[in-house]
Amino acid sequence: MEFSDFELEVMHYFWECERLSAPQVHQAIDQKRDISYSAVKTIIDRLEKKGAVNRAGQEGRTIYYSAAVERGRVRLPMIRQFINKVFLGKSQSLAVHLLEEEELSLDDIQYLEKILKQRKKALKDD
Amino acid sequence: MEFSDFELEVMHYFWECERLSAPQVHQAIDQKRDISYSAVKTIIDRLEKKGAVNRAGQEGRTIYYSAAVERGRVRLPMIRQFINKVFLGKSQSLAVHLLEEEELSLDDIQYLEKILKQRKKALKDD
DNA sequence: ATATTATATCTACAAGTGTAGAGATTGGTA
DNA sequence: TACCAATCTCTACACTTGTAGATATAATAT
Repeated sequence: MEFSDFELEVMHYFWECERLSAPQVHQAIDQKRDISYSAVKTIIDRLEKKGAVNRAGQEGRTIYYSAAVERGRVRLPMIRQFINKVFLGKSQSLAVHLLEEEELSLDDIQYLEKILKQRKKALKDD
Repeated sequence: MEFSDFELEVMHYFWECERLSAPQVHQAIDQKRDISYSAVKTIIDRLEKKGAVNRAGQEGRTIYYSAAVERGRVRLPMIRQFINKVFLGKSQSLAVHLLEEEELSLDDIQYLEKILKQRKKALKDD
């Protein structure tokens, strides 16, 4: 399942919040940038059509939706695709960039170090 | 400067190889998937129009092009955009994924460890 | 019971993208 | 010199995406 930028933006709200109505999503996004209700609703409709969100109840005229696909399931192929597209499949280049250039707290660093240590161990155990 | 998937794919050839003609690029891509010369040439034209490649000489009727923007200059904003779009700006999540899930050789791991060590040092020196 | 308002539905459109064909042009070859 | 093949140029088209308006409809307040 593929997502456009806007669709993904909307999905994030459903991943944060179980059950949201179109007006609620609109309100949230509209706080950040000027956007019409229609635009948001159209995206939600498209998401529904492709099975990324489900109807989850109704109150009065208002339809509630919730995510029908997990964040992880969506992210994973996007990461792969991005690495292929931008780094010709070599994820190390991206890893290097992230560790060198992107903001990391001490906690982050220590956590990442732990991961690397485990990977190294796993390699040797083969 | 933004690049579509196909545009980026073509750019990679110019980043690998200084000076290529449209037929050459076509030939290269056509080996991997069925694509018409026209399609490739159109992309090169669009890249030229947006200043991503330059004409770099001509031989007979054949025009040679070469990259006019550096790979790094293109990658950087793409990385940022991707992190914003998929990880809401939190690059740690992506880093964790890469170090946990993506293929890494022992050399890769050691190199990444070195980077982390330096970052830690840099943090303490403040 | 009616008017107002919130929400939904439907339609539309411009820009960008991937794709290719038709036709023009020219360098090289018979 | 006349043709052929390679290359370029131009045009086109369907699909996706971001965006919004017009209209229908139902819930609520008067």
